[in-house]
Amino acid sequence: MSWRKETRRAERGYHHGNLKEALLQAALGLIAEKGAAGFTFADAARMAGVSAAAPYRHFRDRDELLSSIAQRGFEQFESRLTAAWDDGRPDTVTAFERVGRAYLAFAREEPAFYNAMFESGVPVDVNPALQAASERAFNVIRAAAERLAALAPPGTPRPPAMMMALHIWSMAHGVASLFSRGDAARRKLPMSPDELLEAEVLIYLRGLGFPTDRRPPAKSAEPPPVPPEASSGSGVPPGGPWGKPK
Amino acid sequence: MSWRKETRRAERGYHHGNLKEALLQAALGLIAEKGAAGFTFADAARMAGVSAAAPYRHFRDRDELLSSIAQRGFEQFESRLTAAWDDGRPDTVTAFERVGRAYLAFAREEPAFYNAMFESGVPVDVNPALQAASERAFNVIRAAAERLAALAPPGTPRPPAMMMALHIWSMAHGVASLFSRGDAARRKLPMSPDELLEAEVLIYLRGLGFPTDRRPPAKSAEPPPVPPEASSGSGVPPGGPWGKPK
DNA sequence: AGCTCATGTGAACGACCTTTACATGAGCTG
DNA sequence: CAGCTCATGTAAAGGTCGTTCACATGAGCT
Repeated sequence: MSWRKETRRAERGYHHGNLKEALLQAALGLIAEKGAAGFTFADAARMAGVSAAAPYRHFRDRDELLSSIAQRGFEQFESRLTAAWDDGRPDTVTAFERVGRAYLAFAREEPAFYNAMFESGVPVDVNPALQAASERAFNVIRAAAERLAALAPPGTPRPPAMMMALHIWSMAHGVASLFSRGDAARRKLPMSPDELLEAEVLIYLRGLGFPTDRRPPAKSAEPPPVPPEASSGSGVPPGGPWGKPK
Repeated sequence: MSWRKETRRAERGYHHGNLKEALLQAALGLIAEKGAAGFTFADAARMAGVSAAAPYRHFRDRDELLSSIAQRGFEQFESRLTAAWDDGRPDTVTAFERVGRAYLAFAREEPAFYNAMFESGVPVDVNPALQAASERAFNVIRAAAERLAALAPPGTPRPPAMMMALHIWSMAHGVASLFSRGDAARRKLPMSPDELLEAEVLIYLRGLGFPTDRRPPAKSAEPPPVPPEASSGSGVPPGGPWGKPK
């Protein structure tokens, strides 16, 4: 039966070859299925075809694996938010809303990452690399808020960009975790999570005095400076940000 | 020390006397300490001074205990939100913001309940009693939003109350879970979670056209159904909801 | 006093996390 | 190519948990 050994060897010998990566992938799948709480180290090992002790050669413990996944998640998150922001094209408000949708899309499409990042109880501030990745992701929102704040309509006080970024983040996270994932998604809602968040952000921006009527595609480089009376409601699409005709 | 034994016996003999309640209290403490994920059934039993099998006389399994705690949490939550709302006194906007603060206060002061309710992975829709309790709590926010929507300034479209309620909920939950609890609270912020949420809600309400500061109230032919408070620009310091002078 | 049933106990099972001692073999060195 | 070394795997074992089951206890009723 030595051929058998040879064959197995070709597939995966005594040494796995890429166990670390295999474990991360397995864990990702398991978390997506059963949540970070339900995921077990032993299952990941089984899925990778190794003994239960093998993972300890690559991760100090179960938490470190989770932490690695969270970090990877923040990196992908940053990348997607950056792409959505697209440096503020075609105009700042449009791009800003696209970032919001990208946030929700990530939460929906990458439940395992999102779970590990925000719902697994992994302490972000304990691992410097993780914390840095988390901050880089947040900085995308922050930078976008910065650009938006700079466009504050004349006559109104300029809102602190950091505050705006935190507000947007909390809205997106709130909608994502309450309505857009897992069991929470089963709640009966009058509108989709995307629409809900979009309306929320638009109303918020209007509250800051930004023009939120984007119906005519902007021809100039930036949305036209706010008309003097902008805050009197001239920028409101008919019916408001909600009640969009399907 | 035999009196001690006698006393203990009087307190708890072979039969505990009030094990169910003792387990709930023990679990509450453990969850506050280590989170719902870290809480163990065995620990709760130990803390109540009974064997590991005893809890099964009162709860089908660990999840049912968690679920019970979540339900109790929603009941207390509802009660606190109701008290904060105080039927909209002294005016709708003020009361509405008080509800927001009560939300955060609950998340901060009752981390165990909040954890069980929103972060433990307990499926709300599986248990009818739990779902009902959850809905009653949400209905407080919803009712408040209803009243607020009725005050929509004349001339602007009236926002759907349900949507407003969902928006407010998502803001409160987002701020609470990102900045106000556990490790998340360690993030460095330019302002406290309470201030952050208050500003967020105020900006949002302004986006809906509610008078939250210096903006002159638009007069119209149709007087609001609910008396004078609509046009009283109370609550917000000049310069916007942020930039509060300490 | 005796019965009954809710409530608690102890033992046992399987799953998991983690550590420890040992096995294997990939890659370097001579 | 032989031999060494060390990263990477395994098996076994200890501890904790969740859960079940047969059995013990005693509170309350008749």
